[in-house]
Amino acid sequence: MHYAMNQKPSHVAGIKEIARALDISIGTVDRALHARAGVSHSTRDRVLKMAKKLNYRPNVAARNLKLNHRLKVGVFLPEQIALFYDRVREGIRAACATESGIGVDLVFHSFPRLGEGESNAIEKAGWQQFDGIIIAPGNSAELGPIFSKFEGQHKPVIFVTTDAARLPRLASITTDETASGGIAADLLGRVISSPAKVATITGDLRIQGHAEKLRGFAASLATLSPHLSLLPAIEAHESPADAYNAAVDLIKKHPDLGALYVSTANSLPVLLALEENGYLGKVLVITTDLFPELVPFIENGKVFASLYQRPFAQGKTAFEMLIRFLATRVAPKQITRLAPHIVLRSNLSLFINLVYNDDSSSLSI
Amino acid sequence: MHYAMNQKPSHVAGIKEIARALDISIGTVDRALHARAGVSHSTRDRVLKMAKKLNYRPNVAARNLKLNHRLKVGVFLPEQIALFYDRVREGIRAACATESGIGVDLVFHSFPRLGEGESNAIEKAGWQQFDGIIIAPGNSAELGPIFSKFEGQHKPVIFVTTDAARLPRLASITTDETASGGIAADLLGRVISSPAKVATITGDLRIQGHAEKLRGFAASLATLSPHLSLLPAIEAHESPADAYNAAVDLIKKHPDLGALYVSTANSLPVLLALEENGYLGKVLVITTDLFPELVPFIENGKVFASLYQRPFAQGKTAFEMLIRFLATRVAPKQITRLAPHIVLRSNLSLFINLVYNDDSSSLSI
DNA sequence: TTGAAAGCGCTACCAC
DNA sequence: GTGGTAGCGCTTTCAA
Repeated sequence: MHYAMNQKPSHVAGIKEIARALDISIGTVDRALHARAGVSHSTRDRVLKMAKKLNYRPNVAARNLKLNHRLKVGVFLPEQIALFYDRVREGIRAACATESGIGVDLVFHSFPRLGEGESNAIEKAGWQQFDGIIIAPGNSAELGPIFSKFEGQHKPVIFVTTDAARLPRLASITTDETASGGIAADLLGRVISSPAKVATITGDLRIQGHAEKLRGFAASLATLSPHLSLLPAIEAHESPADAYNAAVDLIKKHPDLGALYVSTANSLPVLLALEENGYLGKVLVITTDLFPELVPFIENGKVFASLYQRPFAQGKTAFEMLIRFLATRVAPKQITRLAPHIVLRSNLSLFINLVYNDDSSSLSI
Repeated sequence: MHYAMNQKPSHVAGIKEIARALDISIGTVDRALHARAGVSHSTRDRVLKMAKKLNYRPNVAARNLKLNHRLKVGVFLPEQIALFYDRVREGIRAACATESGIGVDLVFHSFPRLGEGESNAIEKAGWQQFDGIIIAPGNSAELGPIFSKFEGQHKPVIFVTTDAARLPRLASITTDETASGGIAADLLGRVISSPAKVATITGDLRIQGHAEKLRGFAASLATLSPHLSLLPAIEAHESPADAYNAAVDLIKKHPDLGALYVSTANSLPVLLALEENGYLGKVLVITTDLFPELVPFIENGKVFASLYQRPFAQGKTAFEMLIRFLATRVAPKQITRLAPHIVLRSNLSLFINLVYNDDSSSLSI
């Protein structure tokens, strides 16, 4: 028994065959197909109809050869946290390497940290030169005018790793932050069955993603794990010292703390504080992202889970979208939210190798 | 403060410039670069050296235009389970659509179910015609000779969704089955803190993936969750009736059953059996994959988690690898194991929309 | 062993 | 408004 589903049996035609069929020149056919000036309405209609009839497919290779335009893509990402953003860069590079059609020039620019010096970097880089831009936008409103102008020129901007809904952009790729928070609350509620106090340590609630995670966490906790009571959120502003002190404070104030959700990558000082005070292993901890220092904590079960934001996949997706738009001018879905990966000690090895050893081919994370 | 990391400042040369630099014809340069017959050793060396010096990059568009060879890719997947394999097909189609360089003809063929009628389908489809093949290989040894011959012609075969290490193949893409099993055991052990009995229902232990999941489950249970005792594995052979009966049997024999891991997509009859006997909600259940009927069980928490095998990502990856190989003849990593997604009620929505509503652009699952 | 040249399908320019 | 044609970078054939 076998079933065939051949679906491209039909001959695909080129510009020449349309011309021959209509007994006109290929120049005219080209003008008609591309809605260029200098074609009568009637011939244009005839051409378009014939194109459909003969199943016209433009030959991308020929077009690229003729136009021979290399695309210039500017990538603007923070230096910190390097392990995270380097992985985004790797995803972009990997996607670029697979690109067989158009030639793409990648230009990487960095700025110190998220929301710090980005517009400066863009200005200095001469953003006018780029056909498209990939960027992690901070909350700085300075970016608005630049991107508005960029859009005015029909040049695409794609946001990665963090979104800024108020800024004009072609598309944004992030993990689903609301879901991240929700997963954390869901898991904690499953593992802890009796009433307990839960704390959260975040970065800065003015950053869209950080706020979303917390909203997701609170909402999920209320509906799925109502036996857990949420303490007020603590903002550590990505500062290790602040995080450490906040954690020490926390366990002093709430010695009966049951669980803790650290919603940014700034979890190491928190774990240290717990360890030094004998709370590591007693408090159920869920962290965010993955880096070498976190690995042993997951391995020995002191950190129950970490929510991995898939930097490689984000970079790869962003680049693919950008190129696709540049090639076809068809707008992609504006908002893409990747599912974060839940890293446990049982699947840790799947993610950890990739942090060091990049095979560049896969979207496995 | 801004940091620039321009990395492609160097001019890339074409065949012409090499010819001009060496004062020879472009024909000779081409022959030398491609190690074709009819070039003296000395000139070949000179050409290769100059190519490196001038940073030669072949123009893919021009090459494709000239050669104008459309690639023909054969895809052989089971009909059952349609929701799963259709999603693999979508991933393949999506990747094909992004392919801007070479023209690719996709030809889809189906056979009733995994391991049933595949070699027949391949024979009937005239496998000789394909430049490459993507297939879900059953355990039938009949495939061996075909693929050996295929390899002999330097034609690539890529396995998706299930591997068969004994068969010759260019690459295989599956989820990490060992990790899947491990995750299930890990999660169950975290949620159930006191000693309990755990059962597993699988398909057929002769299928590599099914056995691997079980091995992973057992290993993880022993090391991470030693308070859980594993009952002998039950094989349901993907038959709904068998699965139903086995589940009824199971709860009769072990009324104190604590947890259950269904390691194939055949979970519905099991859930039915549990429900009818008042065990749903009492036994902690982890299932595999995702389909509409399973959704309400996850939503209301009766199924704790389901391990999603990312069919879309598998299809997309397989196609990308195949094309990359066909274009460059560089062998990809032979074994790729994607991280399965852990689907909970808190992140269910991220996966569920994609089951029905395909945006074809993303590797979000 | 090498050179010369045709031509892949398309775009863009010039002539009518 | 339309036709004709050069040429993008490469492969390949034919001639030398």
